[in-house]
Amino acid sequence: MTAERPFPCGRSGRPTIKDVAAAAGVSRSTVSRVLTGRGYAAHDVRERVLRAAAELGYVPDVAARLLKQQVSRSIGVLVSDLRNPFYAELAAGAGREARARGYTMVLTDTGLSAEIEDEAAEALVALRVAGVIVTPNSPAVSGYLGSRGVSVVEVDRQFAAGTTDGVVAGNRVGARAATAHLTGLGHRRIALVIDETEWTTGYERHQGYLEALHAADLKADPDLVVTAGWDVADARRRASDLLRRPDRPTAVFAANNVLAEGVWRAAGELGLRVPADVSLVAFDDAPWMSMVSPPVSTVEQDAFHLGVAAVRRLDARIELPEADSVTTVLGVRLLPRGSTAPPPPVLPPPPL
Amino acid sequence: MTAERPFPCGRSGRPTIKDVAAAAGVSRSTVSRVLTGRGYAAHDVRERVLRAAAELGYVPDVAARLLKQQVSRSIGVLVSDLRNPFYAELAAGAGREARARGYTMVLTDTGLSAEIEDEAAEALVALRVAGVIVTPNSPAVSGYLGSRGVSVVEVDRQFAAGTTDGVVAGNRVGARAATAHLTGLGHRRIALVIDETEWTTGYERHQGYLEALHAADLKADPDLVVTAGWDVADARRRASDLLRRPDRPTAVFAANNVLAEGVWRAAGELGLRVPADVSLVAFDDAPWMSMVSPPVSTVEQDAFHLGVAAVRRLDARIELPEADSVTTVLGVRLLPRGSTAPPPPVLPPPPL
DNA sequence: CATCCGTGTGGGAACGATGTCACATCCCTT
DNA sequence: AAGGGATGTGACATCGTTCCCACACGGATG
Repeated sequence: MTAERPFPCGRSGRPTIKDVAAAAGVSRSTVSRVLTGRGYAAHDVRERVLRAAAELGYVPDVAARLLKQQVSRSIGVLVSDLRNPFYAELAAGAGREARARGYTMVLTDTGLSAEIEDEAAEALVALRVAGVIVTPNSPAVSGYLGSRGVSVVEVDRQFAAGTTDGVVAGNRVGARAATAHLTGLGHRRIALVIDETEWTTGYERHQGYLEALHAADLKADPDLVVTAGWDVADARRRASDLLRRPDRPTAVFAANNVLAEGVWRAAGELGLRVPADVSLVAFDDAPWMSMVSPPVSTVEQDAFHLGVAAVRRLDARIELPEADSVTTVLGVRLLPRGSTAPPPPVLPPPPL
Repeated sequence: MTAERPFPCGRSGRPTIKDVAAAAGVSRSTVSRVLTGRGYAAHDVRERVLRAAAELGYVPDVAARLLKQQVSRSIGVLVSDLRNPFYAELAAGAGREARARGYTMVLTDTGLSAEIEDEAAEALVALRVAGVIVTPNSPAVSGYLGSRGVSVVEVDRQFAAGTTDGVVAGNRVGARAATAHLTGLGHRRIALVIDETEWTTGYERHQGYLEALHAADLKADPDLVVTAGWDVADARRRASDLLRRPDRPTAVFAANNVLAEGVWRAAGELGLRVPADVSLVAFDDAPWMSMVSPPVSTVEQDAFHLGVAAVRRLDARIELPEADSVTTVLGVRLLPRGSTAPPPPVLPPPPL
């Protein structure tokens, strides 16, 4: 970003390498050699070329360069929902690290839809991106990209472990810690509110929950595992149903920030006091969790760093496309705050 | 996304139009005509070509197409801070509308830095994007992009009104409504916590604040206008200083969601009750504002729709590059909630 | 004096897709 | 029977960049 004035050259108004060559009185080859730094160029010629380029505000066309070199410096990032602070953080981390490594980031919000994800993946293939980072909505996307020769890193969720690199948080460990925190406080009826229990993330968190119950010699009650959709409204409805049951749980583990928001809102609407009536522990540390009172105990995972680590992995994969696939597991941390306390000394009052 | 198997063709392993032509037994031109839908093609030839393309999983190279056609279907989006839910919403809205209009979105988080913004702008020029949407960090970026023949829409902030299209919220109206809400409740010492008052957004919000004070026959006290930086930590420090003054204001208008978070946290730390000790009204409706108790009164602006409207404007601008510039002002809405109440009946207790 | 190297430069062929243009059919009209 | 439209196809130039190659110097070596 050096020159200010518009400088009409060629038909599109943007100066090409040919214009720079003409202005400097040399050939295109020489300009290319100077600008890319590959090959000889006499000192004064170099000076002339650089000055001409700066004066014209010349910016090389990446499309033409890509076409010739067949190697792209941009990566695609596919996230499920930018409005969810978790994915926004992840995207921000990926963007920062991508920039630091000289990549341009093409970001698409797949809106939790496998169809949009497929289309976006095809668009990225068309762009000939060097690689893709994806929080997959379906198992298909990684396979498709892989078959088209695009390096892929699955992040947060992992459908293709063993075939594809992955960067995930310690979901099982975190869920176990959260649940153990509740059992340690004396809770025996602990509900799990979760979006799904079959894919990796949900599966792992469910397993962690079960493991902690088992470790505390508690029997897992399937009725206490509530599956909610992906938005706050649905989570709130499900949580509301759960908390209105006569045999209400004394504690709830909400498996992500959206679900936690639903549970929190539901508890508030029902007039339940946290943690006096019901304890709440969440997964993901969203900003609101430390602003409400009491603040919400949660398992913190560093979404920003998840994005950073994914770009690092992708960069390594691009360098060595044939290396064995690697799954990186990032640490998580239980942050006990005010929303968890021992259960009420007596059983909750019986329904009318 | 139709085929599954890898199909090595050419040196990069990705099938080109030439491979499709060979497979279908026709020339490249014919394949192009079939695939683009422009020009003649006999029925059976068309069938053969389409089948071959599908079997090979052929995806046209956008770089080559762009190079030939000189017209791009991607737009750049430059936002200040993806971790701020306001910008994340905005980006999500832009992404959705871009997709709906057949654009690929290249998104960069400029991290509130003019330097990163400049670099990102240059990268977008190199990509030959059709247009750029930017929440500008400096006045330079729009001029630079404009001079390079790239259509620009400034969103949220507007440095180049008159030269460049803009999409902004009704900042002045909103700020006036927020402040008038406080004067209407009887407040006479109303502080404004704001990031800056010189650029359009900050300037307008400051003006709206002043107008409302004037309309209520209150004198504006410059000591009550506190300038804070762009992060929560700084806002919290400044707010803390403000709220510890002996002549503490009875109400605070925080000019955006980050500042409001800082004020909220500061008030909590100082043990001030909201709204009994101090009323708070914010700008931007972040999720936490309706989760804390009391919920925070705020001026709601629809960030998602701001992004949508910006893409619409940009699309129109790309169609008609020479048309007069347009600034779209989106409506805002005051949401009175629990954080605002009449001031304490007596003056706040004097300091020790 | 011929050869050879090091240094510096320009010509021209790619890269993949598009689209113009010319050509080659076939059938129908005059 | 000759002309001419309609229909269908392929050759080729083009977009902006890179980079391999050829070449042109000057000076040093054999």
